[in-house]
Amino acid sequence: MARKTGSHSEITGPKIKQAALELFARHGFAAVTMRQIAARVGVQAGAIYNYTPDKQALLFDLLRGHMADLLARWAAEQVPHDPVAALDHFVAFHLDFHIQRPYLVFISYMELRNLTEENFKEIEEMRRRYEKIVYDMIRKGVLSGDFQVPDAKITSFALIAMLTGVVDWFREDGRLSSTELTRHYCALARQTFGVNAPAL
Amino acid sequence: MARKTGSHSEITGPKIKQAALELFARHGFAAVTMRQIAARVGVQAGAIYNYTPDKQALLFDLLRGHMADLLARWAAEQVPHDPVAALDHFVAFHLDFHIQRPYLVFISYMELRNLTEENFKEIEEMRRRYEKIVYDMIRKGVLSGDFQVPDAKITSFALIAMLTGVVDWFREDGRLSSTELTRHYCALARQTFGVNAPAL
DNA sequence: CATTGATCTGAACGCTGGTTCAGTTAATAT
DNA sequence: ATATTAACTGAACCAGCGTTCAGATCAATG
Repeated sequence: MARKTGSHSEITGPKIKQAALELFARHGFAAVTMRQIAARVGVQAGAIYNYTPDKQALLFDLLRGHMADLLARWAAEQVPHDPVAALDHFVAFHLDFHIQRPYLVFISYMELRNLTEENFKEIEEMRRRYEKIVYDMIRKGVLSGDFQVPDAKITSFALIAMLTGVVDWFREDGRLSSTELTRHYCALARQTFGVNAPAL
Repeated sequence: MARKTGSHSEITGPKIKQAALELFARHGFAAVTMRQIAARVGVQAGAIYNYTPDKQALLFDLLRGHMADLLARWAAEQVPHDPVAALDHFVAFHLDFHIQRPYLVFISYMELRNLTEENFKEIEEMRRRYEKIVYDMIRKGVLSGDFQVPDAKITSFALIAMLTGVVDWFREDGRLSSTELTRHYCALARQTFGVNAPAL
């Protein structure tokens, strides 16, 4: 045998994923060619097929990995029992996670339609699991009387949309630090949820 | 001369735009072929070039038309002077406009990167004009003391994101009518803006 | 009814796409 | 040193792309 340790594959594999991610985010899945990805890695197009069966799998692996990471990290969080504290915790978690992965967030929203039906269903299922987490959190706060919202389902969508939308404009070197960003969004979320004033 | 009135072009032109819109929204600009569009219209691919110089113009015309329509319709609205009433008015307007054009809303967000640089700038400029409308509305409410928000800029993005996100899930035949939807979002927006309770 | 010109067809053009694969290269094991 | 084999190249394959255009079509005009 030859080429076990220190093999190039341990470098090239991740580089392909990273190049695909950046190019998909910038130009869109359908507009990116295997040759472009290869050029960015410094390799010929054929070499990519040592690491992925096809272009579709390249996209699917990125999306599934992203969603799996999101769910796993939230599962590992110690969420406070108090509904308002839990809301703060979620806002901070969601913002932090998404701000650190703007490219993955982009393609997770934009490139769903370029997945095969089977692959789409798998990603959609994970997305629903995450949305349910938010919904359940809101329901708890409504039942305890901490939250006052017109409709729990709507509010869950509204919260996710307003938080995720941040990646469209937030820049690390912009007017606001990520700490200030989180603070402002926690306050905004509390207001949105009708939390009675003590903490504005 | 021949073929003035009752000409096919008055039918085929709009049909091409409609077919392009639906296909771009479903599969993405780069993934749609001129032959697919032509097939949907019931015509050969070459015929499309009687109505558009190229594929890029097909996309650009849809996006520019959409944004121009948005700005023109808002300009024609009679906006109340009271900040809270103005907020309600805007929420209703934005929801109504966007719910009626889900395909255009999709591609206006997703296909910006498939525009040439020049075309992109033009659309981006119109988008900024719309965002400024929202920002100015919030500033007025903050200065008058009607709104209490952590940051006017952030809040303008958050409002637009939470409202526009509705097109991702709202269906006319779903659990909520568009009237109920508007009512709930008006209430939610008021809370988000820290409007003191009289109208929940 | 013959003419006209807007409209469309059908075939072609050059090019690029994803993917395959026989052969080359080079790092490790013996 | 030699054998082994993972990793990669370079060229090819064919299907399909956007676009062009000479010619067919056909409804209104005169």
